[in-house]
Amino acid sequence: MQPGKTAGKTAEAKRPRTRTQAVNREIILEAALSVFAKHGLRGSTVDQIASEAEMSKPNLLYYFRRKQDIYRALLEATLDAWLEPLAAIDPDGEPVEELRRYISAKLDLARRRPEASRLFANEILSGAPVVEDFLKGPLKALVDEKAAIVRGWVGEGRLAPVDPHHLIFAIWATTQHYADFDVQIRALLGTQVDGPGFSDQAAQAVLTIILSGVRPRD
Amino acid sequence: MQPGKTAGKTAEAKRPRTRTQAVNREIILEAALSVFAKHGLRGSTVDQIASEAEMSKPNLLYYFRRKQDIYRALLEATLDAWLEPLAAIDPDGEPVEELRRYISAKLDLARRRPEASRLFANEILSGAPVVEDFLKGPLKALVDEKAAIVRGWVGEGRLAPVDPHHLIFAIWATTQHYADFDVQIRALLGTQVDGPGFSDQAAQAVLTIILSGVRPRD
Amino acid sequence: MQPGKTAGKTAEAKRPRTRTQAVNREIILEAALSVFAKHGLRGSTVDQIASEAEMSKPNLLYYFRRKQDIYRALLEATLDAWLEPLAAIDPDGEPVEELRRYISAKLDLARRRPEASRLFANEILSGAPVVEDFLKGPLKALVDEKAAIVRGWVGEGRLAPVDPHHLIFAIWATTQHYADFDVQIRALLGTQVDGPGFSDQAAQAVLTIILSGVRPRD
Amino acid sequence: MQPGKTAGKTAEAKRPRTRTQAVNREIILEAALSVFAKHGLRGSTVDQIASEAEMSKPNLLYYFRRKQDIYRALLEATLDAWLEPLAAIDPDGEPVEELRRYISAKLDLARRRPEASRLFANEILSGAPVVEDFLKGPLKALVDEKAAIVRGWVGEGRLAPVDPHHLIFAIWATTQHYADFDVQIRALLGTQVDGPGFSDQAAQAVLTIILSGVRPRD
DNA sequence: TATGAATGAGCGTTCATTCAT
DNA sequence: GATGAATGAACGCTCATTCAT
Repeated sequence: MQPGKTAGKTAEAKRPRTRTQAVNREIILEAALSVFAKHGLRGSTVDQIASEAEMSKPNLLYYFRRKQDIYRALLEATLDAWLEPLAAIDPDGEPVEELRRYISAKLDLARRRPEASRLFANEILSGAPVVEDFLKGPLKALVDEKAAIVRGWVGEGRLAPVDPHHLIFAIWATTQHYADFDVQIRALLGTQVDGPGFSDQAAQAVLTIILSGVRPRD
Repeated sequence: MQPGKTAGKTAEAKRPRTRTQAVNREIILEAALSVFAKHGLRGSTVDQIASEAEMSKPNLLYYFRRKQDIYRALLEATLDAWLEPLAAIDPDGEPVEELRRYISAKLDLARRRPEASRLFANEILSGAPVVEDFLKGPLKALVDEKAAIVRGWVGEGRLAPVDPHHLIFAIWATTQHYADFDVQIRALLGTQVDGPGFSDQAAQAVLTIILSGVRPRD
Repeated sequence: MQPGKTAGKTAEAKRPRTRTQAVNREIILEAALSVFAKHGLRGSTVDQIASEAEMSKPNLLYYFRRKQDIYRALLEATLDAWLEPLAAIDPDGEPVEELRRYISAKLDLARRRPEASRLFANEILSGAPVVEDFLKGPLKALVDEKAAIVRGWVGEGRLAPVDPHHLIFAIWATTQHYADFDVQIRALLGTQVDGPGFSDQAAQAVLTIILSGVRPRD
Repeated sequence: MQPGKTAGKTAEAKRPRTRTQAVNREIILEAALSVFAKHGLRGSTVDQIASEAEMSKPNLLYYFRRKQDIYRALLEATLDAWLEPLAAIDPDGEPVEELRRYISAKLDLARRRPEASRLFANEILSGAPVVEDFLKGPLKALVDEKAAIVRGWVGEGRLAPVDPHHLIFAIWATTQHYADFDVQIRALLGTQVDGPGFSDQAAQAVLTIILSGVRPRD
């Protein structure tokens, strides 16, 4: 899957021509991600991003002419990364194992790119003005396809009877929660969140809970 | 539990002295909730709230002197409502039944006051600047207390072995997801979200998944 | 001399009809004086005055319909009080004695009503928008009359040769300085300003300096 | 003496980096001086200053981020200019001659920069919120030092017995009066104020009056 | 590429004043 | 007399964006 393909209405993203361009665009995107993740599109200012990117505001706007353009580019990259593991669910695989792989992949994304998760959460909370079309189009298509697979597994008795869409929601909810509500989790658990075992512990818990709910009783 | 008690640093919330005050403050809070839920504190403008409340901006500020005051009042009310069912978990009750009740209560809140959930999500995403102290203080205390109860149940074999904190996170994640990611869910499921059976269906799914994960295997 | 007579364009000062009216108007004027003296007409707010007068804003505006009205009333009263000792200079008196009396009277006013002095200073600094006509009319007439007297005294050799207008300015400057620059004087002299002898000491110095400058050398 | 040195709490006065910066900052300061001199800090608006500087409001704020910053810069420059001649009073000089020089210098400042004098007067009238520390610190130190010199002269019989501090106040009062009460003086003297001889006449009068008061009688 | 300079629109908040009771 | 409620106009300041170099 190519970046910038999935999210539909691709902004006239000027392709980087030079090395400097590519580097600076990357710097800007990284800086903007951390700002947008916290305050959303409207609550973030170009000044903050420029400051975070250690760049002058006009120079930043030389690379991305509008604030929205940076925001859109970030969302597109995020969606691309998120769809990949979902698309990888194999109808011919072992159901629980396939779900375990998907959950693990999502948890891994939440751990490695928590700000991307928060960026997306912000976008959805604010009514999905930018990704609405993408949700209703490509995402819905993919989700429906995978839901059908799950429904097939349930029909075959290889999964406990569970609504496929709600299962997917539960996976999204639990995995993304660790990124989106990171501040709350830190407030409740303190420094142990940064301890070495925390990720595994969280993964273990999520997998246990979700997979127990879908593993067929015999 | 009294409104405005839980969230600590209560702004000098001038109690309404007249009928008009009470009515208008309520109108403003309702309007502000729908705005803040979408765009957070920084992304929302007093103009938007005033317009939503069908009130002039200075008149709105006659009731709440600062934008922050409205925001804080809303968060406090939300936290109060959210803590009640958690506090109600009874150590002497039947474990799965207690959890079922808590999950149902949270789902009910998500259904009846989805904007409050989004308001809170926005606050957390932006780093919890307002509720940080509350999270680290009263909430942590309550959560630790309830986690101990769960841990006790697990020790007695009345629940499957699961980390209590992560279980709580999973409950929060799955229940609030229906409010916070409502737009995404609608994009994926279409009009059926507004159908009569949807809430029950969602509740059924969440309860099935979570409770299967904690019900002890024998 | 009647209050409100001197300053020309007398505002439609509704005469107090009742006891309460008279009392409240006096309270307001006293409160407003302390506010206007510090921040001038534009820099002062009705809220400040109302708060200082321990009165609600609408109630205050019931007595004086506009901020300007209070300001004007205060200026008029001040000018009345100030002109009296100047008018009292007697052409048939002993020159140095007459000046001593005038200087003493002005120093006394500065000591008893320093805020009135600051109010007037503020008005002049801001271009005398309210008292301009009064300055050019009644005040000029009176000053010219007294200057003529002084000039006569100089002509008769009863005073050292000094320009009468500049002499008056010097008197005004030195006497009002103790009220207008009170904060500066306190910063430089510390608590001794409030000591019992300070006024006398200041009076002594001013009288010495000014009168030595005008006492005829023989 | 360096500008911005005397007044203590120097705002992070970003030194002009470019030609345009230097020019525009100067334009703004000049415009602001004429506005602040009339209405003080609170009574003045950024709009007025911008309009006076023939500049858009945001552009003005591009050079000085806050209204206070302009105000402070102006006060610092004024204080620097004012202290110089006071500091120049020479203990080894001829007393009356030293005082004459100081008075002349102050009169010259009042004539050349009357608005600076009014700016300062406004600041003092409003309670010296910005220069309070400066008054109590550096200014008090310098004044006390010079007062000691004067006291020495008096002790040696080279000056008439006069309180040194009150002498300084009298000099300040009379010299600054021509700037601070300019409007009043014009109202009383008419066009002659702009005549060629007026400054000399005023200087003559002030010097005569003050110096006669201090010249030792023999 | 990069930056200094500039601006129209807007934002949170204050203010003088009015209205209704 | 006195107060709660309401508002148009500002005010200090910020923001996204543009322009010139």
